[in-house]
Amino acid sequence: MKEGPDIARIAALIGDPARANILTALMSGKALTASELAAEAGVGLPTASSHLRKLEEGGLIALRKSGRHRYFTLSGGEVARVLEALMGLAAGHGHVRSRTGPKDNALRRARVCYNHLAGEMGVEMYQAMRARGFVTDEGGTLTLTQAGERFITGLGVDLATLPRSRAPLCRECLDWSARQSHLAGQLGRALFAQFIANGWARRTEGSRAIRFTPVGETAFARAFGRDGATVSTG
Amino acid sequence: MKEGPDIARIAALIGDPARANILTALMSGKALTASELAAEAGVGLPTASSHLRKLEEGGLIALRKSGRHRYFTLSGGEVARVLEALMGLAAGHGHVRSRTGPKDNALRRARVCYNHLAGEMGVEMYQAMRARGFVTDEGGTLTLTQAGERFITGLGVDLATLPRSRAPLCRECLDWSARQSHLAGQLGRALFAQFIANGWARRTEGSRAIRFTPVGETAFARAFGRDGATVSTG
DNA sequence: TCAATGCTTCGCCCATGATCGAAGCATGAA
DNA sequence: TTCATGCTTCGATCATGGGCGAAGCATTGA
Repeated sequence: MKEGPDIARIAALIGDPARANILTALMSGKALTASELAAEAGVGLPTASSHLRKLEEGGLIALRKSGRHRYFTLSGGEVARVLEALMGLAAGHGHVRSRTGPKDNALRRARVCYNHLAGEMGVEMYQAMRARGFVTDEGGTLTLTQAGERFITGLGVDLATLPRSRAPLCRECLDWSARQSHLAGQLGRALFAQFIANGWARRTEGSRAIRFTPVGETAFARAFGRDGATVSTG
Repeated sequence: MKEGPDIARIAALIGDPARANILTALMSGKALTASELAAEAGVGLPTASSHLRKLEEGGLIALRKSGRHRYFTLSGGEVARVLEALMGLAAGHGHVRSRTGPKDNALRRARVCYNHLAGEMGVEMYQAMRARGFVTDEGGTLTLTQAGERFITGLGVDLATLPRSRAPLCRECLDWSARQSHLAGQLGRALFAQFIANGWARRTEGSRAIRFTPVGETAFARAFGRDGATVSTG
C-alpha cells in the first residue's frame, strides 16, 4: 500500500552491522577517513568503501575530499537525531543489552552526540539551563534569553563568532540513555567546544565517551549543579 | 568497536520493505490481524506471519489474541516516534520521493500518527495551544495549564477519564512532513478521539489520512486558527 | 619517473533471509 | 463430529547483498 516516505530504504541502510558501526563512529562528530571507518566497522577496506558509497548515495553521510584522503561525516544533525532515537529503542526493548560494560557506563555519563554533549551530564546541563531561565521554549522554538546570553558569555563562549546561519541556535535532542532531552543546535555545539577549550573535558580516543577532568567536574557542577543555583553566591 | 546499543538489529527489522509496510500500516493506531497486514504489505500469509514473529521478538509490535484472530499493534509510542523520524529522513534526503500523489497531499495535511493528529493540522493545533499558553514547557516536560484544562474541557474532553498512568499527559512528536513538533501523549490522543467523536473528522478507510468534515474544518479553525485567538470574542 | 599511499572497482564466493506452496494445528460454527 | 477459518510451521527455492583478494586508478612525495 506504500503510504508516505520510503522508510525501508533508509532503515535498511542503517540496518547492516558494518554500516551501523560506521554511523555510530561518525556520531563522534569527527570527520573520518575510509580506512579509519573500515577499522571501526571491523571490515576490510573494499567492503567499507562499498558501504560508504551506499551511505552517501542514501544521503546519510557527506564526503569531503582532501588530497588523497576522503573524509566522511554525518550529513547533518537530523541523521544524528534519528540514530539517537534508534539507540533509545534498541536500549529499551532490546532484551537489556548483553552486559553493560564499564565503557557503556562512561557513555551513559557523558558522550558526544554528533557535536554536542549528551548523556547524563548533557541532560543535567540542559535542565539546569531551562530551570534557571537561560533557555526558554517560545511556542515551539528554543530561545536563548538575555540572562542566558550573559551566562554563556561568562563561560567564555563568544556568541558573535557563531555563524548566523538558518540552523537553529538551540535545539532539543532526545538522549538514548537518559531518555530525556539534551541541548543540541549551535549553542549545544558551542558549549561543548568551550568545555574542551577550557580543559574541562577531553575526548576519549576512538570512542564517543567524554572524560571530564577533576577541575572540569567541579566547574561543571558549579555551573550546572542543582546546588549551583542557590549556593553560587553563598 | 560496537559502542552503545545495537541499532543495526532494530534498523534491519524496519529495513525490509514488507516489514516497513506492516509498521506503516500499524501507524494508523488500529489493531490489525495477520491477514490484513499481509495484504497491506503485499506478501503472502506465511511470509507476513514470519515477519510478524520477528517484529514481535524485536519488541516493535505487540500481540493480543482474541478468539482465532491475532491482533497486532505497535508496541508503544516510542516506536511510532522513531518511525516518524525515519520518515522525515526519507522524505528529506530521499531524492524527493517519486511523485507526490494526491494521497500524499492528504497525508501531509492531516493524518494519524499512532493515536494522535499529525500533519499540518497537527502542527497548527500544537502551536496554537502553545501560543495561547494552554500547554507550557516546564523544564523539559510539557504541562497542561489551568487555562488549557478549561479549553479542552470546552471541547468536550473529560480529563478525569484519562488513565492516570505513568505515561506522560503531553508529549512532543516530530512531524515528518511539516518538520515541526505536534502534540502526542495522552492529551494528543484524547483530543484526536474527541475530533472523531464530535464528527469533526473521519478516518479514511485503509489509510492514515484524516478527512475533516466541512463542519469540522470550521470548528477546528475557530478553535486553533491564527485568527481564532483574537476573533473568538469578536 | 618511480614508488608509496589511499581508496575504488572487479570478480567471485557464500551466507542470509525473503518468499511461497503444502501441510499442520488451533478455534469457532454448523 | 464435521467443516471452515485464521494462522503457523515446514521445506525448498532463489535472489540479494556482504565479504574479501587482486588489480586498477589517483594523488602525493622523492
